[in-house]
Amino acid sequence: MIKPEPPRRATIYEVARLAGVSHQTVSRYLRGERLKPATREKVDAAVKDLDYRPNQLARSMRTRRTNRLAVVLPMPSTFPLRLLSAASATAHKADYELELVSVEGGSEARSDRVRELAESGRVEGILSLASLDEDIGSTSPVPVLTTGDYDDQMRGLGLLADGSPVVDVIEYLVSLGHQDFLHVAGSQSWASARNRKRVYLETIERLGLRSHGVVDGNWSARSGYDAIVDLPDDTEVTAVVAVNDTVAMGVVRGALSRRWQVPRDLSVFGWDDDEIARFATPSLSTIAIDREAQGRDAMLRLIAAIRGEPVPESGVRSINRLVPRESTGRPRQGPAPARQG
Amino acid sequence: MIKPEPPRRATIYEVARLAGVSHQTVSRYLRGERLKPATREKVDAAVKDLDYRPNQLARSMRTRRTNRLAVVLPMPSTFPLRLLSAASATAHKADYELELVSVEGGSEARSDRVRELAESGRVEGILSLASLDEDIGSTSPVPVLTTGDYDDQMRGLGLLADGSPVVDVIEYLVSLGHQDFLHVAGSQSWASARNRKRVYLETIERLGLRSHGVVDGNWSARSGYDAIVDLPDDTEVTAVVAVNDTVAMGVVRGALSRRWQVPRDLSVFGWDDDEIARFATPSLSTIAIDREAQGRDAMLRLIAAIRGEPVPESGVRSINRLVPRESTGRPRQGPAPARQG
DNA sequence: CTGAAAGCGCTTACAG
DNA sequence: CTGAAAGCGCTTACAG
Repeated sequence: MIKPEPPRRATIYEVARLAGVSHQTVSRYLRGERLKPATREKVDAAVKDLDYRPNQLARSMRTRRTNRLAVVLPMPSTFPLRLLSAASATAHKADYELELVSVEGGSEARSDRVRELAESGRVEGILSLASLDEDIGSTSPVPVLTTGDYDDQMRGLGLLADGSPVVDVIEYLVSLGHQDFLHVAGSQSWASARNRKRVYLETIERLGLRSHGVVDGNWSARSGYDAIVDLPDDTEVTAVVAVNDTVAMGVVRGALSRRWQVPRDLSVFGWDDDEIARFATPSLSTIAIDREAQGRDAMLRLIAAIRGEPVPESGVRSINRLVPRESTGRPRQGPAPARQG
Repeated sequence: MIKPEPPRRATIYEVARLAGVSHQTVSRYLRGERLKPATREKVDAAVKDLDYRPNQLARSMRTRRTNRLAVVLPMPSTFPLRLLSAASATAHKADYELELVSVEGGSEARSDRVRELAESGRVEGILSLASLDEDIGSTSPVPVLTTGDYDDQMRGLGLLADGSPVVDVIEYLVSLGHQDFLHVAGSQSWASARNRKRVYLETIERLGLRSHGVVDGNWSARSGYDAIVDLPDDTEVTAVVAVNDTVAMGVVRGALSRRWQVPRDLSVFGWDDDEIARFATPSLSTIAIDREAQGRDAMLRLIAAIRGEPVPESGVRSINRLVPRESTGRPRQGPAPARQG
C-alpha cells in the first residue's frame, strides 16, 4: 500500500499571480461579482490553466457558513434508501453537502446526538429520520426537521409521518363489504405508527365500524404473525390493516398457519409497496409511497428554514397512493376455518 | 420562522485568557500533549467553564486533514441500510465524519463523481457502494474502496462482492438430489452479479451437473418471473439459483403462474435474507449476510489504507450463512405440470 | 472596478 | 514545559 502524495492544489494567490491581478479580484470572480470584461477573461484563463478550485474549508472558515447539512439515520431501521438518496441529491443541488450520522438507540440517544451536532457549528441544519425529544426544535441553534412528528413542535417543520391514507384503506375495505377490522400497529415510539393508529381508530368510529383490537407491534413480520395466531377461534375479524408490508406478510403467514386463505378468509392490507410484496403470494394490497418526493420535500423544507424563507407546505398528502392487489377481497360469510385438530 | 442567532462559541484565545496561559498551551492540551499538572488543571477548568469545543474547520485548515470520508451510494439501488449504518458508526468511532454522496446513473457517472471528490481535498478516503472504472484506484490521490470488484484493482482494497457462497448453495441443492439448474443472474454491470454467475458456472462444471441456462436479469422480481415463464414446457430444470431474494420471489410467482408448486415442482434459492422473505409463502431458502460486519469491515479497511497501515483481510467469507427454508426440497420426478389450456 | 490590510481559529515550527 | 511569531486560504471591510 503506497501512501499517496497529498494532492497539491493551486491557491487563490497563484491564480492571481498568473492572471496579473490581486487575489481579492480572484475572490470576486469566484463569487460571481462584476469585473471588467478584460479582467474577467484573464482570471478565467488562469483558473482554467491551473485547474483551480477554491478551498471550501478556508471559505467556510471565513464566512462561517459550512454549507453542510446532517441527516440522522436511526438504527436499526428499514428506512427507504430512496428517500435518503433523494434527500442527498436535493441537498447537493442546493450546494449543500450531507453528513450521514447513524445513531443506535431510542429518541433520547438521537436527541443527544442532534443537540451536540446542532451546537458544533459543523452543520447548518439537521434532518432526522426518526422522532426526537420535543424541546429540540425550540432550543437548537440551527433548524431541525424531523420525520417523527408533524404538529408545530420542531419549529413547525416535521412532516413525513402522515396517517391520512388509512382513511382510504378503510373506505376501500368497506367498499368490499368489510365491517370487522383488526389493526396491527407499528412501534408506538414512532409518530408514523401513532398517526396511523389514531387515524384507524377515528375512522372506525366515524364510519360506525367494528374494531376487534389494535395490536401494538414493532414493525416486524413476527408481530403480524403473532397478532393473527393470537386471534380467538370465533373471531369476527375479516380485514386486517397492517402498519406496513412486512407486518402484512407476517399476517398472511399467520393466517396460513391457521389454514385460512387470503383473501378468501381474511383480507390483508399493507403499506409501503415494497417491491418484494408485489411479487408475494398473494400479492399485497398496499399504500405506494413516492419516497423520492418525500426525501426531496423534506430537504427543500429544511433548506428553506435555513435560509429564513417561508417553509413550503409539505406535499406528503399527494405522495401516497392506494394500490389494491390480491390480498384483499370480499369478506367471508360465516366463521373462519377452525384450527387443526 | 425565526432565523436563529448563529451559535457563538468560545475560541481558544478566550480559554487561554481565562486559564491565564497562552493559546499554544491550550492547543497542546487539546492534542493531549504533556503539560505541567498545575497548567493542565487550569486549562481543564477553563475549557469546562466555557463549554469550549475546538473549531474543527480551523483545525482542518491548518493540519490539512479533514477527518472526513465519503460514501458513494448508487441510485437507484436496494443497498442494505444496515451496511451503511455500520459503515457510519465505524467511521465515527475512528473520528471520521461521513459524507453521503448519492449518484444516479452508471459506473461512468459514479467514477466522475469519485474523481472530483478525490481531488477536491474534502475527504481523505472514499467508499463506493458500487463498481467504478478500473483506473480510479491507481490515479486517485486518496484511497478508494469499492464494493464493485475484488481483485487487486482499486489498490487492492475492494471486496464486498463475493460469489463463493454459491458453491454452498449448489452443493446443498445437490444433496437434496438436484442435477438440473437454472441461474437468474443480476445486472452484469455489478461485480457481485458477475461473481455469482461465474461461480455458478464453475461449480456446475466442476460437479458435473447440468445448467439449463443463465438468465441475465436486472435484480428485479420481474426478471425472475419472466425467466420462469419463458422456460419451455418440457424443461428439465428442477432448481433455480436466484441472485437475490427479490428475484427469487419473482421466480416463485412465475412458477405459480404456470401452476407449478414450490418446492414440489421447483426448488428456489434466494440471497440476502430479507426479513420479508422469511415470511413469504413459501419462505425462501437464502444466504443470510451479516450486513453490519460487512459495513464495518469495509470501513476499517478504508481507514487502514488512509493511515498507511496494512489493509486487513476482508472477513467477507465468514459473514455469509446458508439458511434452508421451505422454498427448496427434493426434485420432482418426471416433467413439471403443463401450462393451462 | 481593483488593491492593500486584517482576520477567521487553529497548529507548527522556533525560542527560551 | 511554555510563549511569541507565522501562516493555512480564503473573505470582508476599507481605500482609492
